[in-house]
Amino acid sequence: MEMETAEVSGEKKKKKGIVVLLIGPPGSGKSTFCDSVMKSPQRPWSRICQDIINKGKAGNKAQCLKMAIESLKEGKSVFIDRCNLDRDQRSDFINLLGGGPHVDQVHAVVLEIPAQVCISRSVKRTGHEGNLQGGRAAAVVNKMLQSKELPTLNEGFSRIMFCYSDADVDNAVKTYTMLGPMDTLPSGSFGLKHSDTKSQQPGIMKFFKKVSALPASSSSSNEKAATTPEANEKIEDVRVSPAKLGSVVPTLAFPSISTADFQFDLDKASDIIVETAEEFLPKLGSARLALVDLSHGSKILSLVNAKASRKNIDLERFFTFVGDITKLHSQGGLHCNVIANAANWRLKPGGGGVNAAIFKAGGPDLEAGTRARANTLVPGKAVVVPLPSTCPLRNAEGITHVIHVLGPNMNPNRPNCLNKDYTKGCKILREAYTSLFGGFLSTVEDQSKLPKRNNQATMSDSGAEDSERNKKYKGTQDKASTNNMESGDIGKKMSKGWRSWALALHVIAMHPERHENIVLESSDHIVVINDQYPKARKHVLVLARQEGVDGLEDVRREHIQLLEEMHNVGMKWIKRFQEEDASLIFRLGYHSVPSMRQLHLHVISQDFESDHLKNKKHWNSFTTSFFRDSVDVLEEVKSQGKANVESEDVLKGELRCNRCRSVHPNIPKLKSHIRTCPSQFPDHLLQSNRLLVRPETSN
DNA sequence: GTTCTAGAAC
DNA sequence: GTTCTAGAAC
Repeated sequence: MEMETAEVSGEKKKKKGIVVLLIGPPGSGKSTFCDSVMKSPQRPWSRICQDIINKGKAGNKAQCLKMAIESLKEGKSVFIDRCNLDRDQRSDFINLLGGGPHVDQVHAVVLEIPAQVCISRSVKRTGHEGNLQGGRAAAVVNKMLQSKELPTLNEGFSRIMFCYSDADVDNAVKTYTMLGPMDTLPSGSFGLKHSDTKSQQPGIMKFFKKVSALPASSSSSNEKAATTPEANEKIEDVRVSPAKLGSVVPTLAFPSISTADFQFDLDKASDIIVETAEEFLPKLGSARLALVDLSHGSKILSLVNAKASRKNIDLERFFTFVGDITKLHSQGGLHCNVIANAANWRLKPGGGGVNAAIFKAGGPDLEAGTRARANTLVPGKAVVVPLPSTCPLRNAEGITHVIHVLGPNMNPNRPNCLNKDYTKGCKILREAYTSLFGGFLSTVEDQSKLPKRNNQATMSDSGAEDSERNKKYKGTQDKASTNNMESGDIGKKMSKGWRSWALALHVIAMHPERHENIVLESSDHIVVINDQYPKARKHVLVLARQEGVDGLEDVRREHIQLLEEMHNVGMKWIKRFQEEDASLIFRLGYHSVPSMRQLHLHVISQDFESDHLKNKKHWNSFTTSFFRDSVDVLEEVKSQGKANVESEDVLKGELRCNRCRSVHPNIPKLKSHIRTCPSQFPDHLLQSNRLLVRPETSN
């Protein structure tokens, strides 16, 4: 296509216009830039804004071109105020206008403003001409940035100015404001930030780089150098393909938990996301958190962006991203090594949404890996699943771990609905993010990018920093959030808010290698330790290692094998103890409601000779129906799918001798009685091997 | 879970 | 006055 072909050579230095393409996503400040220049310009300017070109409404590229030509004919210079992010978008303006008779030079002004800033500006402005506001903003900005290509001189620009900071923008505004009718500007590219990374990053990542890294003056200080060939090369350097991305920075990509199918209030959820992220960022070193949503109308992303931008959060390390969480690297150019899954409680594929997508992308490896770690998940908890090298998610996307996390449900059509109880709901959601970020933190630590934290770091504890041993750990959650009234499959104790001191066993079960000094025995499924406060001459615990089985109430048919292994290991220890002392008599069982997290089997001799047995609760927890014999638990789980549990009320009952059942007024008197009680044990204990007496001896 | 301690029980 | 428990604090 050609413009007019007159006056080719004649009066070159006559009044010719300059075409300036603004380049930047919505919210980067293109319109503001034009307005600033046009306040008191030294030459006439026309702003060609695609957002309003069509009688105040958005128009198209052709309309922009047409209007630009008209303005140029009138002797004006023009600002092309549209995003112009990729090369294709720019080429017509460069070729058609730049080659025309009224144009002297074509420039680019690149507004390299952090994506977060652009998004939050876009969200805030309600009267923006492009009608880009509210929830769509984040989505649109992210989408656009994915196709972004930085301009190069060989596209046909005679001059490019890169602006990374307000100071850069001011400087550029000044440059164009001062430009007289007959002036031209030096050719070349100016202010391009050093591509400082060895592993080059795609355009989108550039937007997350620290703005302050660029000295404000650099955009104008080295104009001479910028016209050299090296300057052009520099620009080319920045245009990289996402495939070249290295996995330098540990990054967790996570979907918004509970806000889709579980219908959790978006405003409350966004507060929790931002607050929990804020809490975790300092612990994460250089690692990053990215909230991801597939939807281009994501309200949650814009809420989170808006809230994050109001806080003092490092927006390079906490940001939002629009894309398919299973294809962030291949399609979005965002490299994450860990992704979170908004799982269902069964930890099974299906159900649509993120869960279905992630299980599909992870294939059998993910399912097997998940099953090896846990069978179910309760709301508020997370489980980290490492991916083997055969897993497609790992190969194609560089994902090394998937963290399943289950949030609270507010949808009456789903199990365990909280019926709009947001006191409970918020608590569980906060716990869910804490578990998730804690899980991510553990993967970061495991790659020894960070010094290890103290060993009680667990996924449900919000990172207690206590170090003094004997003080135990500060409580970080109160225990009030126990039973919701639903009778769903998960059980009554939907989300037990474990006090930090109650996590010790869980930590040991998850990381026996960190507790070699106290671990007596361990396998893939169990760990054996001495009870720290033995209530009898012999008292050991067999801990289940499987995540998500906190106590007897969580036990289901799928745990039968685990229960059998625990039982057998317990029996082995009894045998060992009885070989040392044949008079020892044992019981093997579980507390109905454990005080400490992680299913643990008590192996305890029936003498109860211990200074640590001090109160009624201690005694009754081992000698009433609160103590569930392992044989009975196994039988019940096999026959009815779960074990019966006794109420904690029985712990307050009277103090009865475990042999003769006589009642005693207090613990000292009881203890003195049991030292010499001559009676046989009650019948029910003598049956079914509940009481484990050494075969050779009697009673 | 334990520790600490006020005050009940004796 | 001493022992012991129960509840709060951790």
